[in-house]
Amino acid sequence: MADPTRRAVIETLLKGPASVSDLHAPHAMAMPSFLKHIRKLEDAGLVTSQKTGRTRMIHIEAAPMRAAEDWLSRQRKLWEGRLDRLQTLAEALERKPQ
Amino acid sequence: MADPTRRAVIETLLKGPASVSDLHAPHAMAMPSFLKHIRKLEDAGLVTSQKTGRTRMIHIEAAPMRAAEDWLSRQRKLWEGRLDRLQTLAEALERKPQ
DNA sequence: TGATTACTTAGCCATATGGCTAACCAACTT
DNA sequence: AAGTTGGTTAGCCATATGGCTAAGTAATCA
Repeated sequence: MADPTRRAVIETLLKGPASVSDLHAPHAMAMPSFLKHIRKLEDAGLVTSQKTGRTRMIHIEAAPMRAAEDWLSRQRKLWEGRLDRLQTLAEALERKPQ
Repeated sequence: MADPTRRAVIETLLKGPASVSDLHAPHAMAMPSFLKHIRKLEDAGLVTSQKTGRTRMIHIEAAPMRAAEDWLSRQRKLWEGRLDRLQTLAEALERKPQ
């Protein structure tokens, strides 16, 4: 979910639930194109929606957001480990330059 | 650079520089396909290479690795902020259920 | 009822991604 | 010199992604 449109939608939804057209407004893109992004967010479970009358309200889902943050945390630790190993490697190469 | 092949290559290179064929060996993929991944890593600056005779050695680059970790750090903080706002939002919605 | 609004469906298009084979060159090995 | 090895180039292919238009449906407004 690295897509800028999708990220912006998430960001907007943090201010509260919104209708599809509200969410659509700031994006210079045709509705059907935009709807695809909403569908992907729904498929990913980041967002839920319910239709009342002819408007569909989109709500952000807390659980997967927390999951996303956990994932980032874990990734960061992984990279920390990598940097450590890189450090070790650099030192090893320095000791035997050839 | 979310591709699993590329990630595995980086992981291997943390053990030290390696030739293209060494890196290729564990991946069930034709050489030209694999080479494309190496090229992308080079284009992204994560890796450098030099050819001696007919073999090309690939080296990992420290600076962009550090940059990657910084980026992850920043992202994590962003998501922390988002979770905070989500919390606030949830509380607000609870107070006025309709 | 007729028009407008808010989506929705269907289908087309360009580009990107990750894979393949075939053929090639250059550098060793025998 | 002939063969093998390590890498490279070129070009094809399937699928995915992110965009579009055109045409629909259903709800609400005038």
